[in-house]
Amino acid sequence: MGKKIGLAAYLIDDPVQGALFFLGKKLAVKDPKGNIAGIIMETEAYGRAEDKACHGYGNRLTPRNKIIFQQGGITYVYFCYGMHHLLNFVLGPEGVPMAVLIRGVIITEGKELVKPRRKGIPEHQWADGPGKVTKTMGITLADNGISLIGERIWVEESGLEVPDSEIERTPRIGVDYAEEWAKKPLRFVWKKAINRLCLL
DNA sequence: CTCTCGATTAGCT
DNA sequence: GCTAATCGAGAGA
Repeated sequence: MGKKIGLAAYLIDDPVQGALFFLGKKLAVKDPKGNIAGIIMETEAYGRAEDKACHGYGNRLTPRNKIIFQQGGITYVYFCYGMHHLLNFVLGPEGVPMAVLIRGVIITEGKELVKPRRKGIPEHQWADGPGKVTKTMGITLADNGISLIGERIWVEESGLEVPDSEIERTPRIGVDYAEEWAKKPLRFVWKKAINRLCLL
C-alpha cells in the first residue's frame, strides 16, 4: 500500500493545481468485502466564487453545496441527472468554494468486487466517467462530506510519474451554461495512463 | 408549492 | 449525433 496523501495536499489554494496533483494518484475505497482502488486519470477543476460552473458560484450557500465551503480534505458527493453520484475532493481553506471532480479512474485493485456490479462492461470502461467512478467504487451520498484522510475513502501515492507533456487540457464537460467559464480549459486527462499501467 | 434543469450515461439512428 | 431516463436542488411565487 502506498503512502496516504495527507491534509496539506488538500489545503492547496488553487483548484487547477489540485486537479493536476491528483492525476496519477491512487484513489481507494474500503468496501466491507475488501478495498477497491484505481489510478485517477481524469479530473476537472472547479472553484472560487467567480467560477460560474462551480456550485459555490457567487458564494451562494445552500444545504447541498455547503460542503465545498469547508476546509479541504473531505469529499463532496452529489446526485445529478436523477441517477448519478459525482465525487469531488474539497480543496482549500474554509470559506472558499473549491473542488476537484474525479472524472476517470482505472481500477487496479478489487476487480473481483467490481465485476458483479459492472457485469458485461469491459474493464477499461468501468470508471471512464464521473458517474461510473462512483458506481464502480460503490460511492454514494452516504459518503458525502467525509474525510479523505480517513478509513473509508483516501488517496495514496501510486509511484507513477505523470509528465506535463502527457496531460491533455480541454474545456470542462457538461457546463455549457457557464458562459465564459464553459470554455476555460479546466479538464485534465492523462490518456497514457492506460498504457503505463499495462507495463506494471 | 410549482417548475426547470442538471459537473451523465446507455442505447439507438 | 440524438435523446430518454429520472429526481432532487434551487429559484421564484
